[in-house]
Amino acid sequence: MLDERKIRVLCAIIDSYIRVAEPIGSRTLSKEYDLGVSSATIRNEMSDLENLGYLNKPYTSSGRVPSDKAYRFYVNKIINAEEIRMDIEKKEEIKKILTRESREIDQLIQNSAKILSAITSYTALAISPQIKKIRLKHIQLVPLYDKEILVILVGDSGIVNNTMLRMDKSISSDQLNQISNFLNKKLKEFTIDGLEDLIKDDIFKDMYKFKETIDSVIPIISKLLEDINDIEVYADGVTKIFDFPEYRDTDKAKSFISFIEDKEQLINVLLNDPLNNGIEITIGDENIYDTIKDCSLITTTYKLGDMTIGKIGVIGPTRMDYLMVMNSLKLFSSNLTEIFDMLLSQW
Amino acid sequence: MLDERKIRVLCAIIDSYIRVAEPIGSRTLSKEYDLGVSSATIRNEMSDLENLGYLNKPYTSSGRVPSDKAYRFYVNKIINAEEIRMDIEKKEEIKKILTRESREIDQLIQNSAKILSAITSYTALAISPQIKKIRLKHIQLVPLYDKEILVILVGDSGIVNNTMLRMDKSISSDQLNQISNFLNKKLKEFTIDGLEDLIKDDIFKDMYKFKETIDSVIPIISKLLEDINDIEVYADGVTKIFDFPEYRDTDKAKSFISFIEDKEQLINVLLNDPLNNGIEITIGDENIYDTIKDCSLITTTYKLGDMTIGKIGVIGPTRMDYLMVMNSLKLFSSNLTEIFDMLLSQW
DNA sequence: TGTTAGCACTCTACATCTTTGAGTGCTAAT
DNA sequence: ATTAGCACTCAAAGATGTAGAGTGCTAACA
Repeated sequence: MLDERKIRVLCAIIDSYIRVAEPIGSRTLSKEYDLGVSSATIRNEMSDLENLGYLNKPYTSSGRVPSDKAYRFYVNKIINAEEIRMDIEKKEEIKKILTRESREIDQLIQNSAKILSAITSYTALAISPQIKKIRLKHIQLVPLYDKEILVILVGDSGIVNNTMLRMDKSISSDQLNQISNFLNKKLKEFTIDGLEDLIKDDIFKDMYKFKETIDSVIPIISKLLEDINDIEVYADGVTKIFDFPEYRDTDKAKSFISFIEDKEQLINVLLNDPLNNGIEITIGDENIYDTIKDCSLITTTYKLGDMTIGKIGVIGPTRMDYLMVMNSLKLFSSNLTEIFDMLLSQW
Repeated sequence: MLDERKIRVLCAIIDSYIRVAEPIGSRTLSKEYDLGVSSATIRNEMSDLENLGYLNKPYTSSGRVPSDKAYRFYVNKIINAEEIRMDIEKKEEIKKILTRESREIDQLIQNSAKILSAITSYTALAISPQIKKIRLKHIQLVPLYDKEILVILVGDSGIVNNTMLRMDKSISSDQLNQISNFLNKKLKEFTIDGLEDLIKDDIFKDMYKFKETIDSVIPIISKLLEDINDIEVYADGVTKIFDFPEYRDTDKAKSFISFIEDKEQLINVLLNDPLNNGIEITIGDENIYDTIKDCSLITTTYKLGDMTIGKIGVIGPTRMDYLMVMNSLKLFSSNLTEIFDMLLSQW
């Protein structure tokens, strides 16, 4: 489609525009990039590229600005040329910080977003791991006081959820253990997703002597399972958006920040496409929400074992340093996956 | 100090400025408020008020703007005149929403901030209850698998913290119970604060037969206690700040939002003065951080039993509708305290 | 035939100037 | 003590001018 020279011109424009955020003219371009042709020739090429939809003019006689189509072309080129590199040294450095400063999983994700935002200078987003996909290891009913029991769900990565429950009559520690054991025998090694269905199937009918207790416990477990579904989203470096000239406009900044504040929307954006593998890039108009149609979103996934359980990414103006961000994300994807693997092997 | 008429003029200016956010001139004032004197007289009074430090002029021949001193005067007047009212109907309405939509304590606080921001149109802040001050009710060691035990701390309001622990050798359920019972007998009914000291005192020396186990468990409990110290801060309606003309300036908006993003600072601001009772107002220059020296902060406390455990409040431009905010805060203080009392009585 | 120099034209950004209107402060009259 | 009147001030908004970067076209050139 595009000949060699057009590609070089286009990439030069994108490269330049990403840095200066101002329409690029043919003369500046010929001065700053060694394209081997005069500004007049570049002018002609630019005119062609505009007709092909890769460039836009803000007004009649201004320089050109890359279109979403141009960024898409540029990004695909980077990916196909396998230009993404992983800086092992940097990776280990980040991993050290992450493991040192994160006691809990949620904190790990939160810290990841923080560091990611710091090194990319864009707003970072992350969702907490969807532990529904983690296997449930254990259900434990613990007697607390007379008539009060504690229901605990334990997954691969530790306690998954718990609650207290008051019963109508007291139950002995023995009885509770029997029930716990029964539940464990039946439910162990199902994913939490699967467990919900099992409960609905009323597999407990042969435990008739504890019917009353089980009838009380099951809705509680169901509720706990529901709670697990709560996804946490973290955003860090939201105010970084103010550093970009295209967001000097208060209204634009407001709508961006409002967008980030709305956790619901963030979740939708992050989970838009299913958790398939690798780096994913949504450019400008490709976004589902109008508010961020002048933003690009770059995300990657992290895994537990062989299951993708979460996402982390960066959002910023379409004029984004795609290569740098992709390189950075690679570090995090790899680090998080390794850390989760480590956690998994601990239990 | 100020005679009757000066007070009326001052309050009229503040009232007007809170609404329009623009310097108030003598003529406008005489037209919109029935002060019974001409604009020339008001002009003289304004001149006096300026000399007394209650008014400022942005430039030589502009209208007047209230100073921090003026707001302080105005707020004290409101408080002394006991103008703060509680709308019982509204209170119940909010209470209903809060109890319906909040399953957990943190969620309760988060929802409170959300609603508070919605009804006041300012940014709302809240800190999670400092449950260190809640009495610890129970410590439970639960056998999970061979050599793995679960350590659970239970407070008035439910599970306070927990973790899993791997031991070198297996311990029977019985032994664990013995240890649990012992710990409970000794530790029950101390606040978590106090408990930390008890542990340091090594009160366990007479449990020599479980020495090894206890030696493993105690640092874990200590760590759990430390974790509890984590204070969560919630901010809601951050972007409301964009609605105020004084924050149309991108840099001001950025520094405000950056401030809100920094949880550390928020905690300092909210816990600046100890958790004494009632509504507290910090106006402009009275703030400890420079970034918000043109903001006012209005907070109130909520209690559990007779102990103050948290704070909720509102931050916005010094030109703030103080009375409305105080009225709203009163609803929340009262509601949250009632809800916590209810939770307390449940256990 | 593709490339380039040259030139007329366009449009923004910026600076400067002017006008308008709300406001003050002073003075003299009530 | 209060008020009307007037001169003066200043920001905000509009008008005007200029500089600079850019485009598109044409004619010359290799």
